[in-house]
This record gives sequence, C-alpha cells and structure tokens, in this order.
Amino acid sequence: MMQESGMEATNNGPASQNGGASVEGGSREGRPKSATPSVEVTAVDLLHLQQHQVDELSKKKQLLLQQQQPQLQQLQSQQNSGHKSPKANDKQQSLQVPVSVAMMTPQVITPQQMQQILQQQVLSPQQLQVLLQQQQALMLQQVSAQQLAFQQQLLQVQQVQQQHLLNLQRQGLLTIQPGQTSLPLHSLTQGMIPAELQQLWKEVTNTHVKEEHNSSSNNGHRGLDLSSLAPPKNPVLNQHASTNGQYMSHKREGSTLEEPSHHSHPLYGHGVCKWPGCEAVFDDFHSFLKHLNNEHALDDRSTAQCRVQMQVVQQLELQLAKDKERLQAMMTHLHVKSTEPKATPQPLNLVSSVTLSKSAPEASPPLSLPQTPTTPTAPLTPLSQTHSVITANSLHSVGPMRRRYSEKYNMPISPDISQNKEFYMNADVRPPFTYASLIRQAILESPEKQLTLNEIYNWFTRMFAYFRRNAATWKNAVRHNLSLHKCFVRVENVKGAVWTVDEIEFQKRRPQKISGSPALVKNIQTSLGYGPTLSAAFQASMAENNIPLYTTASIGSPTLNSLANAIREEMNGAMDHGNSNGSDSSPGRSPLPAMHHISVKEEPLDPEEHDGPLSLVTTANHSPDLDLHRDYDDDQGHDDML
DNA sequence: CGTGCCGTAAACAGCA
DNA sequence: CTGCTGTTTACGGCAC
Repeated sequence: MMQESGMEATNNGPASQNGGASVEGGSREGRPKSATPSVEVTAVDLLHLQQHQVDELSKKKQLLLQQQQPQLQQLQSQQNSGHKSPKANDKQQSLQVPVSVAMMTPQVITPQQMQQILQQQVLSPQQLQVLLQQQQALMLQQVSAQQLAFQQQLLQVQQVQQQHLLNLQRQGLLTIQPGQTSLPLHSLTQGMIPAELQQLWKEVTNTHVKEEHNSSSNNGHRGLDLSSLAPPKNPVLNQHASTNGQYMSHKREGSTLEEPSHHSHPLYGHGVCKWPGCEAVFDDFHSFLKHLNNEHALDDRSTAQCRVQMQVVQQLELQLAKDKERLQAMMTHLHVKSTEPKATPQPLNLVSSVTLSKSAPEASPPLSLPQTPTTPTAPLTPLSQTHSVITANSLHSVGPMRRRYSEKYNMPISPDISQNKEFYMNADVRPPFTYASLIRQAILESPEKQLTLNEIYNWFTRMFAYFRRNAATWKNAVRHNLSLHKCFVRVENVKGAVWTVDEIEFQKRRPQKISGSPALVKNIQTSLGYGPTLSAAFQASMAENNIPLYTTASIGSPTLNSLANAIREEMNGAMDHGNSNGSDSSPGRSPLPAMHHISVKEEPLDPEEHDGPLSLVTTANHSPDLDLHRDYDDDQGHDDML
C-alpha cells in the first residue's frame, strides 16, 4: 500500500541535496536477485562454446604449423638429400579431424572461470584478453567450421605453398619469412572464396602450368616465381633472402633435434599421405617418406600448392581480422552497453586482481564488464539494468545490498580500492557494504568525524553512483540505520545535530558475522585471494593497529580510504569476532569478488598472525586513515574525488 | 529450523 | 502545510 508513496517519493526532498539523486524509477529495483536474465546464460554458454572453439582453433593452427614445417623440412631434405626428420608431430592426424588438441591451448580460461567473471562482472585485463582471444578464435572457428572440410584441404594447400616458399627462400628467390603468415598475396587472395580456392587447388594439383614459364633457373624446381606474388615490400625481408638458407638449415636442425623421431609426420596420418591432393596409402612410415620424397619433391606443383596455401592463409587471416573486429564490437556491446555509453572512467577492474595496477584504462580492455558505468551525471538508462545482459546489477549485486558478510567478501571491492572507488562512483552497482558500514565510513572520513544527515546523504551520492537513484529508499535506510545502531551517536550541534560513530559499539556489533565459520573465512580468503600486496598491507596495518589495513598499501588515493575503511570495518567486525579462528583476519575481506583465482595468487596468509591486532581494533577510534584526504570536509560536497 | 543481521517499507512524531 | 529528521515496527531474505 504505502509503498507507492514511498517509492515514488524517491524524488522527494532529499533529492535536492544530491541533485541528481532521484532518478530512478521503481525503488525496488531488482531486489530479487532477479537480474540474471536469460541472456546471461547465453553469454556463458557462448563462452563455453568459445572455449572449445578456441581450442580447436589453436589446434588447427598448430596443425598448420606443424604440417608446414615438416614439409619444409621434407623439401629441404629432398634437395639436400633427404635429411630431415619427420618427427614432428603426431598431431597430424588432427588434420583430418580436428579434435582433441585442446590441451594445447595454454591459458585459456575455463568455463567456470569465465562464468565467474561474468557473474561477478569483473574482468581483469588479462581475463578480458583471454576472453577476446577466445572469442576471436570462436569467430574464426565459426567461419571455418562451415568449411571445415574444405579448410583441411586448404591447409594442405597451404602447407605446400609454404613449403615451396620456403624452398624458394632457401634458394634466395623469395624473401618471405617462415613464420610470416601474411604473405603478400593480397591481390590474389583478397576475395577468395572456398569455391575459388578449390578450383585453384585443382588447377594446381593437376597441372603445374604456368609456373613453368617463370621458372627461372635455379634448380629447375622452383618454377614458381613467388617473387611476383610477393614483392618484397620490406627491406628487411630482403635481407632474409640472403639468409634464408641459413634459416632453413637452422630450422631443420632444430626440428630434428626436437623431434623424437617417431614416425609421426604431419603429412602422414592413418597410413595415408596427407599431402594435399595425394592420399596415397602406405603401410609404413618409411614407405611414406619415400613417397614424399619422390612424389612431393620441390617442383612446380609443390610451389603452386604453396601458393594456394598462402592464399588460403591470407584469406583466413583476413577473415580472422574481420571477426576480431566483430568480436570486439560484440564484446563492447554486451559488456559495456549497460548503461550508457558513458564515459566511465574506466574499466575498472575492480576487482580484479590485486596485481593489476590501477592504471587500467587500457589494461582493461574496453569491455570490462563490470561496469555499468553510469556516470554521475549521466542519466542512467533504466533499461540497462533491467535487462542488459551483463549489467552490473545482473552480474553482481543484484539484490539487496550485500548480504551479510559472506556476501561482502564477494564484493567487488578489490584490494585495489582505488579502482573500486572509481568504479562505484561511476557504476550503478550497489556497493557491497552494509549501510552501517558506509555510514560509518562517511562519518569517519569527515574531518571532524561527524556529519549531519544531509552530509551523509551527500557522501553516499558522491561516492556511489548507485545511490544516486532511489533516494527515498536508501535514505530511509540510512536514517533507519542511524537510529537503529547504537554505534551511531547523534550529537547536538550548533547547526543542528550531527552523527558520530562509536567505534567500540561498532566493533561490538559485528561479532557474529562470519566469524562463526572459520571454514568460510578460510574459503573466502583463498578464493578471494588477497593479493600479496594486500596481505602485506594488511599485516602491516594490523601491526599498527588494525585500522589502516587496507589503506596502506593498496590504497593510494584519499578517497580510497573511504572504501578501504568501509572494508576495514567490516573486516574488523568479522575479525574481532573470529579472532580465535584467526583466519578471518586475513583478508577475507577482500572484496574481490570476481577474480578470485584468476589473477590473484593468493598466498596463504597466516591467519593467526593477524589476530592479535584485531583486538586493538577498538582503539581504532582514531580515524584511521581517513584523513587522508578529506576531500569531503566541506559540506559534503561534491565529490571531487576523482 | 531457529536466530541474527540486513535491507526495505512504512508509520509516526518533532521541528523549522 | 510541507519537508526534513529521527524513531520505531514489520517483514522478507540470507547466512550461520
């Protein structure tokens, strides 16, 4: 019944103070964890999929490389007399059926990780990168998936091409670098389509035609004048030409050394010669080798095949580039879209890893999901929250404030508070702290450690974008908390009344929280993983008095302190209670939500060490580090924070 | 399952 | 009267 009035009221009075405060619409926002829209799921799924695809992709790449290399070796050997060693890969098989090679992909984020990231909306730059890569791979994959069969062929062609190219290089005819994928075949490849390629392939395999014309004189083999195809645009390349021979030999040697020698050869799989267009069957590897040397020696045909392959590669690369762009756009769209475009200060990796430096802007890719940046001034777009897939709300706070401590631990606030701070200031994300904690923080941050109600309001709106809306709701909550908690003491003042914090009371109240379950704490610790720095900071601070915990190390900016304090306090609470456990001290508090393991490598902090200090907490009255900045002292003003 | 905390909503009183 | 401030009660959700 009254709700309406209440909610709607949002605009009411208070608004004046914050100015923009009132915007919102339904106060209830999404208290129910509502959020997670289906979209999210899809996103996750997508990620999974991507992962797989990425694996595949990498696999393919690997294959390609492998295949080509051996071929080169082969060719060389042929020329030189057959030296090489086929060892190389066993993966050749994959050629036929790209399947398992997943293991090869090095640092691919696991689906779970991805999920976590998404859910928590925090992505570290690294993660994002990985993600991007995966997506890119995915895109590529998709594209290639359709032509998988064809692709195989193409790959083969490519092999040939490359082989030939290498040969040419070796002979000093060409200046292409081995690894160089982007071969100068642009004109030819640009718009090539599978069909075309196929045809090309056909031509190449069946006839060695025109190449002959060009054939210069070297070995007679190199009929192909790749130079025409690939004009040395780069002086450097030319240089290589001179050294090609060397290079090759090196390579060869290297490969020989590495490869064990077992009969696996990229061109030989399942008893069949994998040479493009070949398919000859062999009972044993030696036969195959013989065949390879005889049938697939360096000649025009091989050269032509190489050329085709090059084109294919080129094509793929182009495609990849396009898909990359697309991917970027997609990512950007999905992750950032939420509220508006705004200029979020940055990506906030908030949580991200402790390790990250705050720099971030670039570090974190454009899409750091987390944020939903709503600039202070910016009007939030309602939409975003409601459904945007990965909006901050949906991902993380979703519901009411931080649910208890446990939840707090998950808070997005990372050790690197500065980032968080910024994040909260601009993102419409609910801070993972209780009202009481925030209020306390606001008060402690003030120069005199006392604030009027209105000043507290201002602090909230200034520090958190989230509190720039639904004013009626949270203001009511603030008042409610002030009245309800003994730790907040109202003091009559000249200008009226101000609120102060009774640290002791404050500390008292938290005991129960997390302390109860050491296990939990522990989990949190580890899972959240405080960065080393943090833990260090933590310890240091503890040593001093507890309070400064976070502030010290990780926090640099004044404003940060505020958050730091908030966190700290929460920690203290938990800790003090859990002292016995010891574990709590740790970091648990780190609010790092998301990243957990990702970038952070937590070190097991020893819980016990910290305990002691906790007791001191009470002494804490002194305002911890708050003073750092006092941006706020005047009348609540306006954030200057950043 | 009971308990405590928290967040939210709302009624109400006092004051400017 | 209106609006802000402050108090209090109720309720639901969640974690322990």
